[in-house]
Amino acid sequence: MLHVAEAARVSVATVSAVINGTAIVSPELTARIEAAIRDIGYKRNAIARSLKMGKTRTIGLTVADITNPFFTDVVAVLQEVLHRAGYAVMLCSNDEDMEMQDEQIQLLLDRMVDGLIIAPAGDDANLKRILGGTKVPIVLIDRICDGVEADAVILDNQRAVFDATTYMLQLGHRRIGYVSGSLDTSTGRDRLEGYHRALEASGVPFDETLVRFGNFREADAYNASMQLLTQPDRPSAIFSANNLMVIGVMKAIRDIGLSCPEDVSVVCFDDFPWADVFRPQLTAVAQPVRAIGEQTAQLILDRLAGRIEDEPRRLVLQGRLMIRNSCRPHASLLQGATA
Amino acid sequence: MLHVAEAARVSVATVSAVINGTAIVSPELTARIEAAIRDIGYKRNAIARSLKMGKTRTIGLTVADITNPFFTDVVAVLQEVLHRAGYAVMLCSNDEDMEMQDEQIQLLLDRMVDGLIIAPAGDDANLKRILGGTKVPIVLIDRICDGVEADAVILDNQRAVFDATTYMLQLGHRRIGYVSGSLDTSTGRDRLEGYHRALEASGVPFDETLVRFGNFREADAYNASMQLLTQPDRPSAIFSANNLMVIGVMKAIRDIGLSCPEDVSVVCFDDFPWADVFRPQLTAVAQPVRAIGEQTAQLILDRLAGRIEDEPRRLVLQGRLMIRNSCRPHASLLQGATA
DNA sequence: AAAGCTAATCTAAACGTTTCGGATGAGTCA
DNA sequence: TGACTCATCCGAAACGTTTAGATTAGCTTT
Repeated sequence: MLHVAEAARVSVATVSAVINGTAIVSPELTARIEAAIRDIGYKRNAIARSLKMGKTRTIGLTVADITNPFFTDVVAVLQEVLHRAGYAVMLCSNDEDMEMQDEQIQLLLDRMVDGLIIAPAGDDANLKRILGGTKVPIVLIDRICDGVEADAVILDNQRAVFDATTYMLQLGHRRIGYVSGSLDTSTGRDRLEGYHRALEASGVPFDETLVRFGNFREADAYNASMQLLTQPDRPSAIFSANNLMVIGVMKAIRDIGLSCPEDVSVVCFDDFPWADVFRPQLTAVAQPVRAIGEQTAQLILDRLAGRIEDEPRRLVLQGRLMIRNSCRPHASLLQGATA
Repeated sequence: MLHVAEAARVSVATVSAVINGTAIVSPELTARIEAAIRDIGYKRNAIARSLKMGKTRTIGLTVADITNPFFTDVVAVLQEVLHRAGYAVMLCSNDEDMEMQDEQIQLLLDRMVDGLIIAPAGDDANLKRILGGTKVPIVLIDRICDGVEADAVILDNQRAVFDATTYMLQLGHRRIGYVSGSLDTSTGRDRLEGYHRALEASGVPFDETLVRFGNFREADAYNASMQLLTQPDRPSAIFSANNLMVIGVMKAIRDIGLSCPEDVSVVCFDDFPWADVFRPQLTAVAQPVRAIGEQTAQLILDRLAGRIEDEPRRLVLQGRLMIRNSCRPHASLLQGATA
């Protein structure tokens, strides 16, 4: 910028004025300066600007697992709308590891991000401390951490799996295996709660041997399903609490020599683009990923612009059960039909 | 930092010295300063530091489509190893849109990223100009742009689809439809070339009505496949040049009332985690995503550390054909076997 | 014609670091 | 005792911006 100023024979202040349009400068100088800028090929240094202004125009984003298509989809729309608004996004993915998550958030904060979007791996005291110590707007996504003051956009998880479980019950399934995510997350807890409630509402007794923990990961879900399927009175259906785990579930079913949906029905959380084209066509609860991304982005942009000042908001969206054919009526119902 | 200095009754220079261990300071002062840091809860300002040192310890990353599981996977490992090395990553995804890509790269450069990893949507003159005007190390990934001086880690695309096509030919297929990516990309060109070569090597004449362009996107691939499958002498097999497009291919097959692999065989580029558990189990060429990510990260870290100074390197890795059952022998071969 | 006003431009401080060269003081040596 | 050497520590400039306030010049007003 100094070079530009010299080339145009003006002060740096004037250069700054024309670049930002922050003060009125005469047409001659404007022209001279713009010419100089072009000649030199000057680009203003965003770092210096950030230092002076106290804003970086970048927002930090941490997700528990970027490999998960659900997160990927919302990251894509977040990136899209934030970029359009002139913000860059710094992305971190911790492999559902809370320690690494905290470290990454600290790193983002040190880099003075203007805002923070977090799809938390979980919440520990440390996270609360870090988040409590900052003034940047935060929006939690997918999962919430109670105890942290922040906006959140989440799904009505309990309702969604309540509906899904109810659907399975209506098809005559009574022993429904449940492969759960970690109870360290709100989604893990809420989804399991939805399962409980649905059983309760249908008067089906809860059997604790039917729920196993897959921690939202394929490998863990595989083991969980193996246990589920090798126990004496095996479930006739399995619900997987997310998309990654359903693959583990299917692998277990295959490796045990069973098949879906003939021997065991499967329903899962999170939809796939290919779900209706490969077999079995998965019955799944779809999340409104685009809406989640857009609303999150809007929320944080509104905070950054000072358009919202009040206490934390919580947006909760609804999932939708996509009925396909990985879950079929239980044998008892089929017999009833033919009898 | 000023506050820390005051609290510890020393100069900022000394504080800086103990924080960075850049000079030797007496035990007493060190202790006082460390105590003050703890008391104040001081975190050094990375922006100011970046400005002074001319490095941001962040590296820019643009991919053509973050929604594509292949890119997602390599992004995940990139993020992982770069984070471990103390680097943050700024992520941009342009929807295979070259204009947006250039804009994003410019934005990253303005923010003074220390390095750039690019999975290009394509290369135009503009990109070459932007990239030519900078001194930061660049590594191209997956796709290369000739005319830009940069390291690259890519796949031996031609070889990979040569092998895949040859496999299909050996199974007796003679009319093999090819759903191609955009020829604006090196992957689009190289993969198509592999198809050509394989036909040539087997003495099968090339039929231009068998190749259609899907531009690496599901919707386009769907249309392409519809055309392919509704033409008079329809192909007995289809090769899809990437993962997104194979979904479009499968949808077209379904919508036309055919099925895979009974009526038409399918092989595609890029593997899926679920490929061996849903039916048809896709025969696909798997890319070594972890290796790609790790080598890319290593390459750029080496450049940043000045461990490599010589001219651009090009690492080319090999794909692997995962034979499953979405591609079965052609009817003619089956008859031959039973005859 | 002096004073006041306005519009355009500039000077210089500030943002929070790093780092170079210098200052200080104690110990060593002749 | 004076000079010299270390070991520590500090002052201040610099990184490239932004911006409040000062300055200047040209007009208007009385």
